[in-house]
Amino acid sequence: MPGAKILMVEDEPAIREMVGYVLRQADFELLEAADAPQAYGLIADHKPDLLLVDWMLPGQSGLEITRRLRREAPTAELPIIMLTARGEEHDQVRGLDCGADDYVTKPFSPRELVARIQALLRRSAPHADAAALEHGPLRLDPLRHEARVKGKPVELGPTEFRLLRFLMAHPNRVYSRVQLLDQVWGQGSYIEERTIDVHILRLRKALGKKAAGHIRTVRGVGYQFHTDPGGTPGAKQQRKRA
Amino acid sequence: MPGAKILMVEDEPAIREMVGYVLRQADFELLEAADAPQAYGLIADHKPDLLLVDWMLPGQSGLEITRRLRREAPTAELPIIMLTARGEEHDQVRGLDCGADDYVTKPFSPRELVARIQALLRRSAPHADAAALEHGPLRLDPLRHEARVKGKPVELGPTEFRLLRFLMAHPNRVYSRVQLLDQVWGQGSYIEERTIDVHILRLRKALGKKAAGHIRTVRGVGYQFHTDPGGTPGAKQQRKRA
DNA sequence: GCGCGCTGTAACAATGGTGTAATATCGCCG
DNA sequence: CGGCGATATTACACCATTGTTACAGCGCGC
Repeated sequence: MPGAKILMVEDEPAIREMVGYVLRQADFELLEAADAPQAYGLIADHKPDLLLVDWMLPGQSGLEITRRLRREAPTAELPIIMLTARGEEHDQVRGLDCGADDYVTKPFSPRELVARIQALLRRSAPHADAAALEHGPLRLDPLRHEARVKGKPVELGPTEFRLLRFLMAHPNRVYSRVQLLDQVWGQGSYIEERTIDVHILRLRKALGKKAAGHIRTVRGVGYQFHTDPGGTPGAKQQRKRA
Repeated sequence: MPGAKILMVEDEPAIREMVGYVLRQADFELLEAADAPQAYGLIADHKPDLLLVDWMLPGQSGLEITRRLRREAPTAELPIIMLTARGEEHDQVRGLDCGADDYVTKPFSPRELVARIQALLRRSAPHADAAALEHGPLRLDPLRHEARVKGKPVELGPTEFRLLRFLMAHPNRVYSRVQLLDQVWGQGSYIEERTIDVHILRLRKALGKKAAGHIRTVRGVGYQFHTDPGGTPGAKQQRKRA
């Protein structure tokens, strides 16, 4: 989801600039439109992944833009986040009716904006997220929220599930504890880094002796899901199965 | 990121002291300014990595400081965290306009402050290039944190890994022990130069007889990663000059 | 309300990496 | 060949990092 294309529709240059800075910082590709007509053009040309629309716009309002996009098939499912000012809060009710997926009221922190964009992108791309992950005897089905080892269901707490899911989605890559905090817990949760160790332990314990071999510790760096369960060279022996 | 230089701009001595204690505890280097002019001076002189600015300041406000820093090229991308009191929240409306990267409202927990600082530093830090390095039979993948010789994984300790990575990133160049200490261990580590010999040894041992040939000793100077593996019968002419 | 599962934190145990010194070996020069 | 400085190798004590256990708090459903 880094690199997703986002179209911002906002008439105030100052806000455009600041939000632009924030989003580029967060590794998004950004398109900008000052009003509705510009927006329609950019949508048709660039097929953005998500829209950020200011509530108050000269000419056609954000609400009207959203309604129109929802009405037309190619954009009916386009994720839209509405930007509203504090005083406009009552209108939010109507906003929901018109089909925006989320609202961010000014003032908002850059962190919050980025977090909600990412959350919405995640929600809206169920395809990539819903795909069952499978490595060796391990199988994880996000839709059923269920993990299995050699076909046998395994009990995992929500956190362990998300952790395993993230690791399995990026096999063989090492993630530092800090990265895992950002990716699995989400930015904005201030958790002791060592807590991850405990969850890794619980995950390993739940997976059982064999499957736990996939969860590997990389000393001084972090953890990884390794597709090869015992695979390090050394004198480590392989599986003892028949 | 421990050791990052942080400038706090805060007029109240009590808060300065409290925050100062917290940050030093978290292993940051701390600079302190009571007002805007002091801050500009310290920024120019010490190039801090991050700013912690109180919203309410005598004279020039935090908002004005941020605006000015954003306007000038050398500080346009300087990470800034704004400290606001609860009652000032309405002013945050203009927060995004002024370009702070994050906000922390007092009262805040030490943990939260530190976490947010670290998160922001992380985001702002230039990403270490994660490209895989490859020379001859040797392959080093930072993402997987894995080194291979002819496809076979090799066990390396963290330090050996960093050392090899640095050498492979700058092949055929000779580095003195002091340079290696700075680059691989980081400045400010008081290590015996001879210790490097030991790590070179461990690295060679781990790589095996053949691949170790790439790690070459240059007598009286230091070490290098040579793309031409070892031996080179006629290549006795290391340095005929001097 | 009460029990129960999940989570985050702290404290303690267990590795295993790291730095250092002592010793052996090498390379170079006269 | 002998000497000398530099590097290789070995061995070891220390300590940073991780594994493990125990516990307190919280939310939730019955």
